[in-house]
Amino acid sequence: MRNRKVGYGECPNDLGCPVEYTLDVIGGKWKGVLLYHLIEGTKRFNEFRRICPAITQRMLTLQLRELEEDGVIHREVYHQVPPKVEYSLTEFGRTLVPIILLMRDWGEVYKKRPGSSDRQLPSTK
Amino acid sequence: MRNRKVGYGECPNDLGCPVEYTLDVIGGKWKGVLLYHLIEGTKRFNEFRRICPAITQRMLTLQLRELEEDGVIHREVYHQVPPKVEYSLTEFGRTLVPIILLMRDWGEVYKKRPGSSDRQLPSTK
DNA sequence: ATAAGTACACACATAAATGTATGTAGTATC
DNA sequence: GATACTACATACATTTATGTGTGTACTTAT
Repeated sequence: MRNRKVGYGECPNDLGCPVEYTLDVIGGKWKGVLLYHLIEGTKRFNEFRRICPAITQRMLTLQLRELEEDGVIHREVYHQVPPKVEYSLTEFGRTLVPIILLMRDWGEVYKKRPGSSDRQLPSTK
Repeated sequence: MRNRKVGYGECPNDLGCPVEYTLDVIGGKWKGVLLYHLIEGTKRFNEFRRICPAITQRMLTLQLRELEEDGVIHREVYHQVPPKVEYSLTEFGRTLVPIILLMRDWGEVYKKRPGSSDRQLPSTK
C-alpha cells in the first residue's frame, strides 16, 4: 500500500490493475472503517477515537491525512479554542460508498469468530 | 492486515467492523489482483508471474497461501514432473466477485496518472 | 493552582510486510 | 554435461506500517 509513486503502474503486462488502484485508496488498516463511519455523516477527531478506541491518535491522523490527500475526505478546520476539526466525505469520496457498503455486507455475512477455520457458505443448499 | 488473531474484534465500541474484516481478507498488496485474474478462470503459478511480473515469487506464494487459508481459493496439486499446480476460486471465494468487480470498475474510472492530484469527478454535470 | 479537553506534532521503537538471493528435484532438451 | 522448466522453500536484508510516549496552546471547569 501507499507506494503509488514507485510501484503503481509499473507492472508491464497488467498495466495499472484497477483493483489494485482501488485498494491503494481504501486498503489501509483503518481507512475502510473510517470511511464506513463517515457515510452516516460528519465526524470529529475525538468522535472517531470514541467509536474505535483501538486506533491510536497517530494512526488516526495519518490515515485521515492520506484520505484527504487522495481527495476522498474533506477536513474542515474551525479556528477556535479548543480546536475543532470536522471530517466528511467529498463528492469524490461518496463514489466509494457502494464499495464500502458491499464490503460491509460481505463482512457481516461471512465473519466468524477468529480461529474457526471451518469456513462455509451459510446454508445455501 | 493479517493480525486477525490479535487485533481483530478487540475494538469494544465498534465490535468487529465488517468492513475491516473484509479488507483483512482481500486487502493484501496483491490479493485483489490475484482474485481479479482468477475470476476469468483457473490459473497456474507461472501464469500469474507472467500476468504480473512485478510480484515476486515469494510474495506470490505467500499471498496465494493466505487466500487458501481463508478458504477463498483452491490449490490443486498435480503430482507430475515438472510439477503443476492450479489455483481457482472456491465457492466461498466467488462470493467476493461482486466486490472485486466493483473495485475494478471504480479503479478504471478514477485512476489517473500517479502524481496528478487534480482529482475530479469525470464530467458529471 | 490544577486538571481536563481539543487536535494534533514529533522523536523514537517495534512489528509486519515485502524484497533478494540462492537452493531443490526430477525430467527433458541442446 | 550443461541448461531449462516447475513451483516452490529458506535465510537474510530492507522497507513500510504501526505503536508509544511526550509535548503544545489555549480555554474552561474545579
